[in-house]
Amino acid sequence: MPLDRLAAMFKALSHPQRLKIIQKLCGCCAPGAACTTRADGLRCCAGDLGADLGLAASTVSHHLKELRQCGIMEVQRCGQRVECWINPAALGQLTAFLAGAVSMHPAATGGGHGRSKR
Amino acid sequence: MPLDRLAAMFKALSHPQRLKIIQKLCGCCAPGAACTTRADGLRCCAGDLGADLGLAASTVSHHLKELRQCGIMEVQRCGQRVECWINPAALGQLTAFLAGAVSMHPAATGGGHGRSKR
DNA sequence: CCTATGTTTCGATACATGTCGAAACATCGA
DNA sequence: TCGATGTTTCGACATGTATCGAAACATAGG
Repeated sequence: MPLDRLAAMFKALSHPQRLKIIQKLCGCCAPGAACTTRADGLRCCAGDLGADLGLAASTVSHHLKELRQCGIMEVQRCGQRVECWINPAALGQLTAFLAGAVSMHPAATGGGHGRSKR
Repeated sequence: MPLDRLAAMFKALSHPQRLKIIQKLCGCCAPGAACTTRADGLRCCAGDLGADLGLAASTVSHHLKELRQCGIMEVQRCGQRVECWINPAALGQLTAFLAGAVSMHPAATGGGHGRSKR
């Protein structure tokens, strides 16, 4: 995974509103899961996110685009609405980078340069 | 950990050059560790980083400030030079956030909303 | 076909970021 | 004290970002 792409993903997480979106989507559903009904309060269409965040629809759309373009989120048109969900694998790549870096660090448990590298 | 601080840390990681710095510093040393001598190629003073990245000294200084202000990196003047090193705990907080989010996700292994929540 | 609802695109505005070179600051060694 | 070396701050510039409202697009339902 090239550093440019990792940096782009980290950039998508570099805004509090987008972190809120992540949290909400992670407490939410895969597409087509049972919980996509609104009654559960778990539905993840763009408008609901905007209401939660107190942002204009256009601003939310902008944030979703950021998250989508770097692969952290995916969307699907579903009638009038656009449902969105997290791609956990993308977040996994970020964790892998961070964990990998720390494990190289001498302070890592088992600690020596490159021991248990990766 | 408030979202604002997490976002600030992610922002510090949102640039490829800064990720390179992280990688280099993680392959490097805690302050005062034996490997701070240059012979090992492991020394982490600002100038060496600049040479590696091909950036002007002032630009490197700017990047280090970013990483320092959000707690990801720490520095210490050591004679003429400024040695810098990673704070692994800060990276750990980012991993914790990501891992925590993913574990909430229905696709997480063991997978149901909030099962094995944290 | 028309209207209502939800989303995206467009244009504008204010602010932040990355980069450089020049100048200032800090420390060492003669 | 003076010069050499390393780092930071300053000013400038170009580019990117967050936000909004208005307008355009998409879909559902009468």
